[in-house]
Amino acid sequence: MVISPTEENYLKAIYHLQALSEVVSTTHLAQKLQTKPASVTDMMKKLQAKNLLHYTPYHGFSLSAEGRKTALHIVRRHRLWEYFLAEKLSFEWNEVHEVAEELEHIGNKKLIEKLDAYLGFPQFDPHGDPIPDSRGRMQQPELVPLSTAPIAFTGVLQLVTDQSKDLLEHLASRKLRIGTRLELRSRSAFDGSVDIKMGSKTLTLTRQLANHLLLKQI
Amino acid sequence: MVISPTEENYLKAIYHLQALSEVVSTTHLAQKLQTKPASVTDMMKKLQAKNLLHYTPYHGFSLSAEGRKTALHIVRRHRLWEYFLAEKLSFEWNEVHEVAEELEHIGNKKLIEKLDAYLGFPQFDPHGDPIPDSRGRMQQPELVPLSTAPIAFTGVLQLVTDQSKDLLEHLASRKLRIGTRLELRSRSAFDGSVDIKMGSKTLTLTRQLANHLLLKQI
DNA sequence: ATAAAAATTTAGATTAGCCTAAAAATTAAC
DNA sequence: GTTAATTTTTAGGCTAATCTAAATTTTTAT
Repeated sequence: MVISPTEENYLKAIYHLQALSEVVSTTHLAQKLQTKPASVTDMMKKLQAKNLLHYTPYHGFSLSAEGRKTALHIVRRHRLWEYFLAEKLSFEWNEVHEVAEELEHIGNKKLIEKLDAYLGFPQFDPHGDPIPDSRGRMQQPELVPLSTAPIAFTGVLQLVTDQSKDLLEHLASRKLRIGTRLELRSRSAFDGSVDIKMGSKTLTLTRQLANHLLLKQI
Repeated sequence: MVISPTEENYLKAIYHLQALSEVVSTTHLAQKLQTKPASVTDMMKKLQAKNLLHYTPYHGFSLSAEGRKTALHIVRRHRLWEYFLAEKLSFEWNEVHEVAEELEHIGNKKLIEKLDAYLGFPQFDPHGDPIPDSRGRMQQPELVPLSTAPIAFTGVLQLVTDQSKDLLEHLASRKLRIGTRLELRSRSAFDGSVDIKMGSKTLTLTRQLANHLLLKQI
């Protein structure tokens, strides 16, 4: 079956949104793809006709088994290229995504298998996200609480185990978000508070807070 | 200026056809691009409007300075990827073209400059064709007559210095064409005739013929 | 130099992906 | 449980790139 780059982008976006909620809405997808809801509806009809998703008008959509398989192939290509760009071409980790967005649409099977082998079958991309293997399987990255991570640990904030308003505000005011990359610089022997480096700036978090921040290693 | 992948394909095709004759015709280009003359005419108007080529209706077209510069960037990207595929991913030399056709349309400047550096600024691609540098300059490959090439020399037939019907028929019957890759296996001390390997088969050419076949090294 | 052949352009459709505006369905609010 | 607000879909258009068929121009052959 032929799947256009545009269709691929839709499938990938739905795949990612489904991590948040099993069924995806028209507006949510439109916003993710920087397009209009009407365009999404058009495309949903096309993808349903191709059996790539389940779609009930007015009630959202979700990937079919076939659609999910396709999305995983796209994610695989994207993350392999990200790994290549960072590891071989020495791009910075935050520059790789944009370029990989273009490279991911080249579907040639042999290319991807050879690239994978050349890179040494990496399990995680430069953002710490798992790279699906050729059959779509992937490792879940190990999550480490910032409070117990070793000094010099570098990771990405992946999960916050306390969703209280106060904690979230505390994080927001410090621009700490899911996906933020940080490095553990030191841990106080006195109170267990940690100093972390986030981009160019450094900040201190209490042990209590650090305990709720789960990182994936990168 | 924004140039679509389709427009890029047109520019590249014109660039290559111009090596044969300075001005390119509608049918010739249509045939090269596996499309119809009417489609070519449409595109020529568009590319002329973008100042990428000179176009006189009914009298063919040629690249403008700007168009030639753009075409050279595309050729550069194509050949760098070919080199990457053969050298790093161990594709066979005859498999690289197809994949590079897709990769070449990713225009990200930083990507190409970093790829070039990673590959060690190669001068020639796996077919022996010169790779333009970032300013569009390239080395002309050295041409060696098959009659004087060293044993084990591998190259691609690039130029035939005698266009007589008899010679051309002789080549045709042996499927020896411009672009054919061959390897010199041995040279007779008796009469200077050479044994060459072409793909899986071997054949013998007289010294007289070998003298008219110019190869570029690969 | 003219008629026939070949090449090229124009005219008018088609398809994919997108848009705006209007209509319809769902959800939320009282 | 109606009404209002929100979400989603439909209807109708737009653009890029393509096509076929018809018209036009150029080239070739006498």
